Amino acid sequence: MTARAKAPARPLRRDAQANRDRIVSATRAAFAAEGVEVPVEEIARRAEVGMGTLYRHFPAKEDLIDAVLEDAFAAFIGAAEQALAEQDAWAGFRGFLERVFALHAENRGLKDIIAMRAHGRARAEAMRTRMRPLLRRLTERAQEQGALRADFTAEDMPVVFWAGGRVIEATAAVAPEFWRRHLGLLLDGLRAEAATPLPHPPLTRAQLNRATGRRSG
Amino acid sequence: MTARAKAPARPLRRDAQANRDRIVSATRAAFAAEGVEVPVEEIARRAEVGMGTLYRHFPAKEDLIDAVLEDAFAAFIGAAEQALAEQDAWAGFRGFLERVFALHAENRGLKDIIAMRAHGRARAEAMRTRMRPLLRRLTERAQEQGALRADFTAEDMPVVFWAGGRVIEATAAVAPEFWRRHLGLLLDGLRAEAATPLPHPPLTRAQLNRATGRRSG
DNA sequence: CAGGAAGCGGAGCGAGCGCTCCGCTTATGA
DNA sequence: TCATAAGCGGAGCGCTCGCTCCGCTTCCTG
Repeated sequence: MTARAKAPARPLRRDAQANRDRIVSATRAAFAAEGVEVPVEEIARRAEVGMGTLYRHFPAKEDLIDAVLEDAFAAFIGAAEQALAEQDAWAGFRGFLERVFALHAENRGLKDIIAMRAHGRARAEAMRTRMRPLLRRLTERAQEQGALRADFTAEDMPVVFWAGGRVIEATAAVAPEFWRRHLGLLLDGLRAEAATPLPHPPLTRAQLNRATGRRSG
Repeated sequence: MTARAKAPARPLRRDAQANRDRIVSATRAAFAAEGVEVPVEEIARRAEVGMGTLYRHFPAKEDLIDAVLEDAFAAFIGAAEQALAEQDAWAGFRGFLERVFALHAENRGLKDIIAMRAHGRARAEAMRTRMRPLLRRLTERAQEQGALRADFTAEDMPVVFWAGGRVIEATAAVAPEFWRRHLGLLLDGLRAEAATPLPHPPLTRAQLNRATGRRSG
């Protein structure tokens, strides 16, 4: 609700608006470079702004995440739409995963922003809602064309992101494209021809929500 | 060097030895239940021992990890040896991964202890050295029998652990056996019949060491 | 059965983090 | 131009966590 000036009851003072913009891009840069774990102070430093200013605009770190979420999600959704536009459903499916992993690899904050975190925040939930049908169409289309194994479900997609994200995290500094190897192995297991009965059902939406909802202890 | 009384220049006083034992088992329990992130204070509380006592025996948290490492690794190595004893190499390979993941699922500290962390510690390195040939034999044997794809290498095993560990982390609280589904997908991609050329070479030992070595920034 | 080394406990330090408070500065508009 | 509301900065709070310090207690030894 805070991020875009929607109904400017009174527009921000010019310097304030400039500062806000600086904070948002500093946040974007900092998250990409170091992940959402970066101290808020580091963001303030990058934005050349005091802590007070930062917190005036974004009263909690979560609000910074929200402010950056939209763009990150746009890239994510763009990848899905691009994939759906492709004729060959399997190529689309595979290309989608490749693009998403590439995004993760070059933006350390993305996975926290998308896959986990900020679960309660309304905006994050809205975006997940927007993404869901795209993932479903992506998988179902690839299944209809006989390429993707039939027992894979849209609810398995986050699992793929979790696993891939971990591999990216571990290897980004050492072999930035290594995730492609892991994805290759996984994709070979997702082809319909390779399918062997799976020993466990997919997560339900409810389980997925709880798994995403953090609070690990 | 501290964990087992090897050359008792002077044996510990009886109460001291008892405390030490209590600390070690409290550590084991705490790591299993909450992962290595558990505060040292919590371990002291479980052991019913003061902070001073704990730090007298184990001057750094890393030393606690070392003290517990051995048992955790024993289970790990036991799984590998059991797998190598099996006739069917693929069944052994698969069974090994299943056992390791099961261990991870019921012991939240295991993955930190084995796969990452404490990279420099001599004992951890010694154990990795002991594990390495087992992993290699496990993969090569399965390849010789034509079950495991030929382009998989022993250096890919940690990658499998990373990915699986992440899935376990995310789902343990919600569907404790869900990791079996992820492993099923992955295994289908590891079968020789499913193999498609991989887009990236495996990690070298050196890269693996650096990836394991932490220091993410 | 003492004298003294070995061991114990827990208050507290310092560092890192998210976040707040409030005296000072600056853009705005009458 | 200048009064005033809006905005700014950064010291500092409160919390967690790894770790230290040191006065007191307990066990071993002669």
